[in-house]
Amino acid sequence: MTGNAQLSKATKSRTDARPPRGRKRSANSGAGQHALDDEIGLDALAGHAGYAVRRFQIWIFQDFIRTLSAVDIRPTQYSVMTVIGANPGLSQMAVAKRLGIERARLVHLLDSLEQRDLVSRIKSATDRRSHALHLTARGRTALAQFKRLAAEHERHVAEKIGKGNREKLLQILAAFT
Amino acid sequence: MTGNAQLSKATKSRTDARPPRGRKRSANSGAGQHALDDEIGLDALAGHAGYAVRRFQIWIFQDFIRTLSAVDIRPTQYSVMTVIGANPGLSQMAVAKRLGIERARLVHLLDSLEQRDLVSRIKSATDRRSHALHLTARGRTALAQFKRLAAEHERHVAEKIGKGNREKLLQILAAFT
DNA sequence: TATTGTTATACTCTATAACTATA
DNA sequence: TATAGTTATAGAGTATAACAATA
Repeated sequence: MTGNAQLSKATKSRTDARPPRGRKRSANSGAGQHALDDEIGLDALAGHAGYAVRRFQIWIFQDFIRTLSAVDIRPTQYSVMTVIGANPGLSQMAVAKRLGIERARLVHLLDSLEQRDLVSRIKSATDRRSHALHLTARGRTALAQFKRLAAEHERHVAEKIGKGNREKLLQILAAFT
Repeated sequence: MTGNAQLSKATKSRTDARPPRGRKRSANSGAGQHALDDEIGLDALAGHAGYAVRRFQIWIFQDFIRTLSAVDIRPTQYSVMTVIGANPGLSQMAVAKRLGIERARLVHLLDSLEQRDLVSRIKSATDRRSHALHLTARGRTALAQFKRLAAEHERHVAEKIGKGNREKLLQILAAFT
C-alpha cells in the first residue's frame, strides 16, 4: 500500500464535481493540481462503510504481519492454528467452514504449517477420507508465543482507534465471526 | 468463499450424533466430531478486531458486487470513478495515493474503465509525463446509476448491522478513509 | 451418489523492480 | 536525479472444476 492510512481530514463530500474553494481548475487542466491528499474529496465514498472497512482492514493486517514478522506468521495461519489448538481433532472441512476458507486453499496452508512442524494431519480411524488436525508439541509452544505477539498487535489497534471504540467494533461485528 | 458469513445455523446433519452439551473430547479423537459449527470455539480469535473486520469486509464486498452485478462494477472501480468524478483532472499518482492503490495496479484499472468509455486519460499540457483523468459523458451518466445501486447496497449494510451501528462504524473508522 | 482431501486453473489483489519519457 | 506512467513478475487470496479414495 502506498497510501497513508492515517487521519486525512474528512474532506466534505461534494455531490457535484467542483473544486472545493473556488480554486479554478479547468476541465482540461493538467494533472497534479492537488498539492495535498487532504484536498481530494471522497464524495459518495465517505458514506460507504465498505470503503472505510477495507482501508481499516489493510491497516490492521499490515500491523499484524509486522508485529508477528519475527515468527513469520500471517493472520490466516494464526487463525487456523488457533482453532485447531482450541478444537483438536477437527477435520479440514470443519476448519475451512468455520473460518470461511476454501478447502482447496486450506490444503496449502496446512502443507506449510505441517512442513514447519506446527500442525499434524492424523488419519481418522472412523472416516478414512478425513484427517484429524492437531498441533504438534512444537506447535503448542509456538502458538503461545504467537498469541502474546497477537495481543501486542491488538494493543496497537486499541491505541489507534481507542479502547472503547475497539470494543464497540467487536460488539457490532460479532455476528460475522 | 464457501463459508456463510452469517450466523451459521448448522444445517449439517451427521450420522454421528453427539450430545450438544457434552464437551469432553479426547486429544486423539478422529476428525468430524463437531456436528455444528457453533460448537467450534474461536478461542483467542474472538477477541481480535482484525478477524471480525476481515469477515465483515468479505461479506460487505460480496454484497456490493452482487448489488452492482447488473452494471459489472466492483468496489475498487467504483471508488476510482467516484474520486475522478468529484475531482476531475487528477493525475494517476494522485488517485493512487488518495485511495491507497498501487500506481501499477491503477494502470490496469484505468485501462478497463477507458475501454468501456467511462474514463478518459488526457495528456497534461503542463507536465507531459502525467495524465489528467476525467469521466466521459457516458461515465458521468453511468456513475449516477452506480451511486444509486451503491446506496441500495448501503441499505443492506444498515439492515444487517443496524442503522445506528453502521453510523458508529463510519465514525470510528473515519480516520482511515 | 455424496463427501474429503487433493490438484489444477483462472482471476483479483498486493508488493516490487525496472524501463521510458519526461522534469 | 527524480517523478509519472507503464510493464513484468511473484505471492496471497478467491472461485471453480475435476479426480481418487472412501462413505
